[in-house]
Amino acid sequence: MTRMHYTRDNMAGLLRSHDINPTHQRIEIAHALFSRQEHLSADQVMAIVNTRHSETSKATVYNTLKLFLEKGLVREVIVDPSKVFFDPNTSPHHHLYEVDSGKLSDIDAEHVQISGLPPLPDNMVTEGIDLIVRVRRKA
Amino acid sequence: MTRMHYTRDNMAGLLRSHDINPTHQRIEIAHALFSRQEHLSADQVMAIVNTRHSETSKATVYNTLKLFLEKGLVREVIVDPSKVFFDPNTSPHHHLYEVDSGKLSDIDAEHVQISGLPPLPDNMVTEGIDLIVRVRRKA
DNA sequence: TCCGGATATTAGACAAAGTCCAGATTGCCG
DNA sequence: CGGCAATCTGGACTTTGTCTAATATCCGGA
Ligand SMILES: [Mn+2]
Ligand SMILES: [Mn+2]
Ligand SMILES: [Zn+2]
Ligand SMILES: [Zn+2]
Repeated sequence: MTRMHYTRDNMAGLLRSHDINPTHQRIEIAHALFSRQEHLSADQVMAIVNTRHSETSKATVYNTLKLFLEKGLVREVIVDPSKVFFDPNTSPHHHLYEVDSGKLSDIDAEHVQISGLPPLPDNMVTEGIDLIVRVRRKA
Repeated sequence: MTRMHYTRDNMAGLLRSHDINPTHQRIEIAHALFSRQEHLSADQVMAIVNTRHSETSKATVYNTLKLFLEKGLVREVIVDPSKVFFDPNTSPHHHLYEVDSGKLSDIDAEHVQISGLPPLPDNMVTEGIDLIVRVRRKA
């Protein structure tokens, strides 16, 4: 698989392929997430998108991230009680969270095995399994 | 093992055994959590403790829950982006979260096996591993 | 019993994340 | 160009949680 280069132009196609109308703001927000391949909070997205001069409102940032989420373009990571992170990596994977620094990184799911989970009630479907390894700097 | 009955009187001993000075407010808050054995948010604790007549301030509820956390009396569960849950069950276990209703329940860790996690960098210690199964009502 | 310091509680101001709304802008089609 | 739907916007608002300075409670020693 060749390495993808996330240009703004590519973003339009990515958005369309997820049934999202590619507007200027949406392209910028997608570009912020995908070009970095990092976990970003709404605030961070906002800051990145508005570095040069203010272009995108807070409402649009939140609306757009929610839209991306609904359309399956990004994933939500809930590890920090004070803010949500948005993850451009939607393939199944886990997370390593450094509680001191707030640094969040991916753990490849390939070799991780979770077994022995009890069966779900019939009327329930699994939406996802989140595995978070919380670590701290050694004293 | 006999079933523990969480009376207010027992709470004082429990607090002392965790090196917490048992004050009236602390006993009430511990009692709210331990007598129910449920995951409660700060708001819910506040409501429970102040049902009859207002007795405990918001600041004290937050201060006390943080103290309980530091002293290892309760555990924090971060699954809902909008609020933290406090868990009187500190034995290792996992969680089942119903995204629609917000209902949070325990998964016994006994039979769950997690294998294949990559080794940590030398200067890091695991503080905990959170496994959250997110489920949704079937359509 | 009275005093003084340490510990705990409090009201309410404050901060940060996120939601909501009503009015503007944009893009598109006839 | 004119109309309509979709999008974006500033800013008010809500909720969760933190902070602070004043008060209250507790406790050990004189
Ligand atoms: Mn731009
Ligand atoms: Mn009482
Ligand atoms: Zn990730
Ligand atoms: Zn639990």
